[in-house]
Amino acid sequence: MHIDRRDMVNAYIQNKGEASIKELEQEFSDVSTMTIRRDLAHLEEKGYIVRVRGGAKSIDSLTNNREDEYNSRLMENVEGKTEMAKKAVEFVEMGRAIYMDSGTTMMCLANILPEANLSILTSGPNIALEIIKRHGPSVTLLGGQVNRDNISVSGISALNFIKNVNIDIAFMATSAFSLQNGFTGGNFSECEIKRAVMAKANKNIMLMDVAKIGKNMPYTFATFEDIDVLICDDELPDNIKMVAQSLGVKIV
Amino acid sequence: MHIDRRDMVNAYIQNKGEASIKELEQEFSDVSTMTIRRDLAHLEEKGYIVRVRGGAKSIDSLTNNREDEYNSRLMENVEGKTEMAKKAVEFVEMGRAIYMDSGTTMMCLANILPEANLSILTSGPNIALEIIKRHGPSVTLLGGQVNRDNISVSGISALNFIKNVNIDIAFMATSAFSLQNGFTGGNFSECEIKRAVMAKANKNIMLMDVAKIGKNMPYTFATFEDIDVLICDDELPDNIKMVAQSLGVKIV
DNA sequence: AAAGACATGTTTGAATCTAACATGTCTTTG
DNA sequence: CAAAGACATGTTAGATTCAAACATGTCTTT
Repeated sequence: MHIDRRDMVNAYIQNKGEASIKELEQEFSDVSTMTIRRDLAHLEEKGYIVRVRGGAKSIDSLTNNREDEYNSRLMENVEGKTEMAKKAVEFVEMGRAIYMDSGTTMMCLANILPEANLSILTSGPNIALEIIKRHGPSVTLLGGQVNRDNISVSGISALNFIKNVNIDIAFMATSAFSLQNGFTGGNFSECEIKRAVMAKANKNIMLMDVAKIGKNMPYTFATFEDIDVLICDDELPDNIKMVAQSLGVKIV
Repeated sequence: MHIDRRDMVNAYIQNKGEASIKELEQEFSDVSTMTIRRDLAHLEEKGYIVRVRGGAKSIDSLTNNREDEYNSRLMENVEGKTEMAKKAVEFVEMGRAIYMDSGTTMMCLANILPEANLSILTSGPNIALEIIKRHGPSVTLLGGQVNRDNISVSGISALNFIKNVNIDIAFMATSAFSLQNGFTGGNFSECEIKRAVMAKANKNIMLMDVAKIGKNMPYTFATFEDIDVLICDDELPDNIKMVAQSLGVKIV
């Protein structure tokens, strides 16, 4: 599914709050400075951003100047997360039932999701809110206790709900990965949800930035055998790549 | 001394939405360009304005021209909604299980909810997000299809969830009220949720601004007999007041 | 009275922006 | 099928805008 550069530029600024022209030049190095300037002019026209000297700011960043814990984490590695989101969008197909995990990486994906006829199920309230702004997809939110750290819901009712639902493609995120323990998370009931989703999905796509590799969290929710595609922001270490490929995981 | 001018500069920009440096030079011709630049830098630091090439814009002018249907409705009758929210907070007690309906009125309540040991259940994803910012209460969100208009979730899984939960106090909002049809709403499955919640709650508190009186929506979800307290932003018409009181409804 | 803090003004070089024109691609039209 | 037009993009150059650095003046503190 095609997304154009302008949307990407917008998503980058929305996720990061602000961006300098230089930064954007590097991020979108296949076009000239002038093109980026023109993109910013268009985005400003549409009311998404404000151009300031040297770059641009998102309108949201100006209104919500409170520094949530969550937002500060959202700033981490935006380039990498956007990179992964870009790759992930390629797997999105019209009319499919899609699950989106919670977390900051998925928020980046939500920001560049095309306005199309999709059915989206998610465990992230903020992700659901972001997507309904687009007026395109139909959005269903899992219910349950809201976890403050990564803004997700989980609980027995969410688990039951998943049992009765069909999922074509599940986009998952992970807090940690190691060859010994696989993909792991720090919250038991969230991991339960992840497991339930992945068991139902026809295709599981894991988004993981390489900084997560070699780390462990208490609860394993998946191994390479459970996933079909692995999306990373950078090159994987050779040993991990080999193991993944030998288990039939497609690496993007 | 400079304080006065800075406030003047700020007021000028706030009133006009935006202003160029040249314009400000003329308006404040007793100081140099550089001073105006420095004033703008300070005002930006304080979060009142954004500096753009050639001048500055007020934050308000940027946020308000984003015409979300929801946000524009949020702006309606803020005084009244805040008034009601203030009255509603008086009914909140520590350690109680509280349900909060979705909608803009409840958002006002969410904003002034004390940081206390509360268990809150809500059908509004945005309300849940607002509350978890406080770090106080534990928040549970109903699951289901997300309704774009008033940002609420509804569906069979939410309905089932409510069956197994206890509610001390339910704060409800309504889109319309008439003596013939009672409290009514425009979305069937949302009204189903409301009915289920009110059936479970020990005490039902309805928040209604008086502008809603005399209007009707397709689905009735409650009558005076179902509620214990009615909170309004202004004086009720006498005939309605009398009916309510005769049915034991406390009016605040 | 001296020292420091602060607001302000002036100069100057640098960074940034935009206008204008050039190129290439794709679609429309004769 | 070719010409014309629309559109996105790149390049250049000049104009505008910005901010650093230093200088001056005022007020407070010691």
